[in-house]
Amino acid sequence: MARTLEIVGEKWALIALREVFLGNRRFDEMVRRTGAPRDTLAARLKTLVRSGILERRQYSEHPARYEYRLTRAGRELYPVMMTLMRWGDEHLAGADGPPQIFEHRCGHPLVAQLVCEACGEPLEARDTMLVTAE
Amino acid sequence: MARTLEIVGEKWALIALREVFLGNRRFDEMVRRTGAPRDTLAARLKTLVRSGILERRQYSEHPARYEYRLTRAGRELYPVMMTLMRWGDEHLAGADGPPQIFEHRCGHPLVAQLVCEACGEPLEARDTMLVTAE
DNA sequence: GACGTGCGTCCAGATATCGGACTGACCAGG
DNA sequence: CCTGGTCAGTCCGATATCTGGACGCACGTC
Repeated sequence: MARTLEIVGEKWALIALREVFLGNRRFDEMVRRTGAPRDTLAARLKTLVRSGILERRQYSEHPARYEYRLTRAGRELYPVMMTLMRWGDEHLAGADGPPQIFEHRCGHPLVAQLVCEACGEPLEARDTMLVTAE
Repeated sequence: MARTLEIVGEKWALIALREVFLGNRRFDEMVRRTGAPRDTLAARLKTLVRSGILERRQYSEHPARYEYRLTRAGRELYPVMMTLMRWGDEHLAGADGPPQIFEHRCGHPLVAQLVCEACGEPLEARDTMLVTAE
């Protein structure tokens, strides 16, 4: 967990990633939508690329333009963002409800739930035990 | 999500929280196990308390000693940490596997999975759509 | 030629983090 | 009574990081 946070825990890293998930793959677009300093965002994107979470891909030859795309490792951060979002929706949402609502393919408003992959039951801290510690 | 990260996204915040989940509720204990600067940890714990994620509770009158306990909001951050942990286990684990292994009540090693609460299907980015944006 | 866009870099100042030393209250042993 | 240890922090000066704003440069368009 500590190692994960080293990559993804810096300010703006997950916010930039959220933009990529929402389909905003271009630098200026992200700057506009997030309000992050261009400098910081550029640095963040670089570490995300170096860590194999994003790829920087040229989508136009002349002029040279780049976009950022998720790798498989990047796509697998989706659950992290969803659980963060859900927590925020439940504990920080203002009077007018959560700012974004998603819908799942099944037709229902999306509420993400964490379960045990083996038995399918909802996961809670008190049902788990540490088996090994290094 | 941005608001959630403002509270929980600072360095050491989630690491401190992990310690509380593991049962290390005391200041010195956390310092020892995490290696965080005492200064920073003290500041982080303060914001976590102010945000209603932890409570500072006196467990000894004389000498005055305090411990940090999770509130309900704090306990509900469990899924966030589990998804972070799972990502790290999959993408960053060294040759000797993940550093910590948990077991679920059902007897299986714990692997956390995110599903749609409505239909129970595993959740992936491509199956979800944004309905409203503020 | 003037203007706009896309994708950055550079800089100086503010802010945060770092490790280590220190405080202050208490307890236990000799 | 004196020394040593635990606990929960605070204080400090040296780095590291983040910030907003200005700038660069290669195009494309009017």
